Amino acid sequence: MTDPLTLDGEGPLHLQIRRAIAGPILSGAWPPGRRIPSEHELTARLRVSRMTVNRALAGLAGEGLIERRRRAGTVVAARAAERAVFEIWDIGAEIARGGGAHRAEILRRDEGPATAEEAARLRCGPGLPVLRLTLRHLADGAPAQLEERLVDPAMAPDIRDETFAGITPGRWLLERVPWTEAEHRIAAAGACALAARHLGLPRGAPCLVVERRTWRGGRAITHVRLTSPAGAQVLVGRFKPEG
Amino acid sequence: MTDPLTLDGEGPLHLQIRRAIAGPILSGAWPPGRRIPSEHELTARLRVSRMTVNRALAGLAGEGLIERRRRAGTVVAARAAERAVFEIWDIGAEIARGGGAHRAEILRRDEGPATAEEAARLRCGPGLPVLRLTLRHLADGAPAQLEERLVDPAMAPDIRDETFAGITPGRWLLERVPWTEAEHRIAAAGACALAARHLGLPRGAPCLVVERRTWRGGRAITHVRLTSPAGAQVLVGRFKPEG
DNA sequence: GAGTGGTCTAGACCACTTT
DNA sequence: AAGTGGTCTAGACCACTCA
Repeated sequence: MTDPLTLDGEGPLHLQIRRAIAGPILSGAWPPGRRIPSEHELTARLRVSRMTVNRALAGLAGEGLIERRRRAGTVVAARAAERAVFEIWDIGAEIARGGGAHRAEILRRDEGPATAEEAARLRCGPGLPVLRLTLRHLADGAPAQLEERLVDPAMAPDIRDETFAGITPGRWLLERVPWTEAEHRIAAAGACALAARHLGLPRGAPCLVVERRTWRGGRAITHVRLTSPAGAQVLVGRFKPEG
Repeated sequence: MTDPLTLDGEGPLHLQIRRAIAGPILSGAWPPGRRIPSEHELTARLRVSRMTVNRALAGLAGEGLIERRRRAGTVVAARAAERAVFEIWDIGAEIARGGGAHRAEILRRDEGPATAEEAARLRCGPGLPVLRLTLRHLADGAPAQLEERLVDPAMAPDIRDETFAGITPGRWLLERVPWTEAEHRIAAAGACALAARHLGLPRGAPCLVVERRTWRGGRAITHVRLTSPAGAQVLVGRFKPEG
């Protein structure tokens, strides 16, 4: 069980270690339950002090990516990828967790210069090429969510070759395009014409609308608007102040 | 500028220090901008090593409660109380931030044994005495939110003497009753009869519904359901993965 | 008993920012 | 120049839990 585990040399050591371990977890390369080298071993392999290793691992544990137990060691947490990204609402995983069957249909897919409205949504300059994706997600055959997404193809070049047959665009981006910042807006709204048509609702029917933008280094990656019928989706969070 | 700053002796030192500083910030005793003693001074006053102080302060900074700058020192963050409790949605502060005038009317206030439905909402045993509070919040005179709250009066004894004239029940509880755990549910829903009547909406009009439960040491403190017309309230969050 | 994480210390050097 | 936080080290002791 020899892992590469190389540091990238950028920034403080404890953050380098953190990234080196968070990367394989978030990409799914290290599945839940997988054992992570002990602090002692990391200390030896990375040639750093144990305090520095501990700081990195304690941070990851605080984020919920890993679970630590004395003597038993440190393992990748169950549902680590989802937990780390409470915000990265993956409709497919959400439906699967509830025991349902998820299916998605691509309603629209094209590319072209951003209109003024699209530029505002993506927080980029107008005229920049953008990829437009509209999908309908179904849970057990019933419409569960409308996804309207814009992607800057320069930030995700391989996306042109992807058919999204077995993976949602959200998860695809999450796994392949590292992000440094994310913003969310959660609101209720009446169903717009598009949502009403594709979700089989009357216009103005209550819907939950989640918008998310992600950036890497100040440049926008994607903007998505997720519209779900009232009751179909609930966001739940549990918090403890410290620990 | 002599602060008491006493440790409670419970648990790890760095968490004791964290609590000792988070307390006055969350309660509002230390306003935004207020200077926090330097690491060097805390080291001397609390008789602990600088690493331990640093760990406590770094944690608070990560939570957004304080802001740290070299040479300039550490100060209470702007909107620290709100930021620490993204989840603690204070409608009064929210409206004030948007420049509006907030007013609240108490529609109902009584006390009695919990019905089965109320016991389920509060996650307590039926028959336990509960305080019921229903309020209507107005922004610039227009109905902005309906608040339906249950409180276990045993967890907040002084609440019987409070008129909530200049303070919302949410903020009152936040400032006086320490909590250890919170849960949130965010969903869209059509306006129920009560919400429709008090918010001036047609029944079934799209609304954002936030439910929150808080506990201290496994015992429920309060459950609240906040209903706002679509568009009146938006939850926004910004995230950075680390640091 | 041994391996693991949890915590704490004392000291060091550096980077940054204000004076 | 001086004060502040940011980081890192080397070592120590303890608590827990598995074998």
